[in-house]
Amino acid sequence: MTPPKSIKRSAIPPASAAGRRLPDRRQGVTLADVARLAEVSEITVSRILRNHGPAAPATRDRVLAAVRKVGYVPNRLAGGLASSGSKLVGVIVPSLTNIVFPEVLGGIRAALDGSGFQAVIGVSDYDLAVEEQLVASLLAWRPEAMIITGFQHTAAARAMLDGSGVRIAEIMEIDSTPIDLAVGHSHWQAGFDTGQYLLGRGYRRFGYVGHDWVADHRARLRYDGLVAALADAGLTLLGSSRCPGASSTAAGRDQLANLLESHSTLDVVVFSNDDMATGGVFHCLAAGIVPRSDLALFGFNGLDIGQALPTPLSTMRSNRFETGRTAVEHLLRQRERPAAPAIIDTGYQILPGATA
Amino acid sequence: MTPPKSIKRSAIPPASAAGRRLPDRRQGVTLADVARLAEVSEITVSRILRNHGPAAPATRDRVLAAVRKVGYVPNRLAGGLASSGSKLVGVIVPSLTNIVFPEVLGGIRAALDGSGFQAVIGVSDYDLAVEEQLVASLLAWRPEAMIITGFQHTAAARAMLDGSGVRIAEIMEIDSTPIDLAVGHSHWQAGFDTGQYLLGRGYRRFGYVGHDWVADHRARLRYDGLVAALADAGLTLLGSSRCPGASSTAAGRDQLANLLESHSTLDVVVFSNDDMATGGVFHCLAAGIVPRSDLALFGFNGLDIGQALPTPLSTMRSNRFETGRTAVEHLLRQRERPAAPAIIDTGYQILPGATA
DNA sequence: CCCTGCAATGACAGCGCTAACATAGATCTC
DNA sequence: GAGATCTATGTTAGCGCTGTCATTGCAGGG
Repeated sequence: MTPPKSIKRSAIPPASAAGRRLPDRRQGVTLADVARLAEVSEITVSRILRNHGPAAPATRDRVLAAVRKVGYVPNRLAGGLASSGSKLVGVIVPSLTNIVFPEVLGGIRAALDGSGFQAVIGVSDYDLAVEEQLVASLLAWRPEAMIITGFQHTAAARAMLDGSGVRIAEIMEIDSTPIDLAVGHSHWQAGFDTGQYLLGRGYRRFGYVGHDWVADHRARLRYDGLVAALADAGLTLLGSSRCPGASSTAAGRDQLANLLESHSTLDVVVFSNDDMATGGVFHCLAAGIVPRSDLALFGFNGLDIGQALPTPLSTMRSNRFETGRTAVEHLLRQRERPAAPAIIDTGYQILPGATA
Repeated sequence: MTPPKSIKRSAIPPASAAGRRLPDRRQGVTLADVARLAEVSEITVSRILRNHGPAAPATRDRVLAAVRKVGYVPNRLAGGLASSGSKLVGVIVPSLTNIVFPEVLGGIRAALDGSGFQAVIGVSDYDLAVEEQLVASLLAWRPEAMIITGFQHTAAARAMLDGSGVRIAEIMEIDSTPIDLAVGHSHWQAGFDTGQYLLGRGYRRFGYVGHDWVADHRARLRYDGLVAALADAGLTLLGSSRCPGASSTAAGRDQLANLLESHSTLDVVVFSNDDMATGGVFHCLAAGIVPRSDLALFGFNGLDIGQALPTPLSTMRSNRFETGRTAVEHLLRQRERPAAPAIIDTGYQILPGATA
């Protein structure tokens, strides 16, 4: 041990723009400090900071100056508790690495912007048990609304959501009955329409390349729709290849290679989404297969990357940003749960591209 | 208006696992309700739910049963206020659509897992004014640590961070002095090493394709390092093309086309990152340019997609996941700010690939 | 002038929880 | 078998704010 020669502390710089002589008791400039400095009561400071109730301009200036001087940051835990209103919206998505969900969050943030509300994000990793924990954990912050992906929840999660009394939006799909509000599009129908579109373009020998259905239930719905469309035309899938785990470009590339090994006569392959389809295009490029003329490829989502490919991907655009934005708009417009659940369809559009 | 024939309510199913007869006063089952039902004091319930302090098995069971029966969800606003400890870590990233940041968040979540802490995410859109607001807004929730991207902050933001007294990690770069802790790697050095590597492989006629430097200051640092390496070898960049706005595959494709129009004799092009470089590869594929033999391409980040390309991208892998994980580990390990700021280098590795 | 009406401010009582300090019994120690 | 030591529980007093209900001036109306 060195002799006790005045340890050089982190040297909280007395300047740091906020001003000198912060109240000694680290960990807490409170409303009371500001009120004392401005020589008004706490409630007056509170009202001025929230623009709530009248205030004389002189008082306002004095208070704001004091706030700046001591570097006051309101304590939302206290504020939320006192007013029983957190100004929070809980959001649960299954993933952030699938670019679709950051895009949904973009829409959510856009709609929240200026409303005074803030999103708290949870990521479930496509795991319903994790999702259940997240529901409890987010609800514990007393959000004023919740946005959650899909309809698949544990019974406990559903009970908590329902029992919370706050508005709930279930987004990204509309193929079931929501607790309160659903915003998204029909994945079954999208799959069906994909099938009809490709049949209309003359394809008859269909293959499918996909990823894990247990986690990504919506990919399964699209598959079912596709198969139904083929059945209507008296056809079936001639071959399919699915990988365990999440979708990715690498997986799409590998799975297509795998599928073609045993099914060389396909004339079109439908992928579970654009990530997989992009990988499929990569395989074609590497193997000297010319997209469309040798083999047609079709994706889902309409991601930017697919459209930047040497041959733009033929796919279906889902409106992710819109979905997030619309959900928030509806949730904030009416703060009480409506009498009956509502469903909003944000639709999808075929992007013709050049691979099918 | 239809006659008032008993409106069909959303029919909160009396079952929904949580059980019948929720306390009428919607909006609030409290500890007191649970305590009353279990015939113990509130503090006992509190202790049992937090696994804090002793409890008789019988009491525990009675309490947990009561919790389940009334569907109690703790109020963290109240809990945090009472204990002055929110168990929150604030995180500010510039974007979620750039896949690098979700990967950092993955590392953060992995490290937080099991610690009882929860991340609250803010997205600044590469805008320092937005970032400043986010700092204030996240600090208002009294997080026990903050993680923020980069060193560029407004004076006010820096003052708030500094004054908050909580631990602060500035991540993704280490080329400046942090407030408290920096975790990442040197972007200048990465650029420099890129230059040296490519020089070592015999390239001499360098071009550069990039995106907005004002927003993405780290891309600029890499560029500066690259130019310095070239200067050491008595060379300069022969041409460069930058687009305004964020990096994207489409932008990379367009900018490379643009650059090659006026500089057809380049033998290597360095891109600001893998997204841009992937777009460059797409341009080559579309224009019949063979990567490496006709023109070498080099990226930055080592994204999965670059490695799934028909010709895997030559690039530098940054360790994003590690960065997030390491930041959290250090922040949680020591909860007081250290005497002097620390810097942790998570490094990078060259991925040889097949395009350079 | 007294009264109404409004602007500006304050006093007070919690919001729902948890530290910190009791308080009883039960168990142990020599 | 008196004290020491646990274990299991309770009592009290806030955490830092905001809703609600005063209170004080002062302009205007009759």
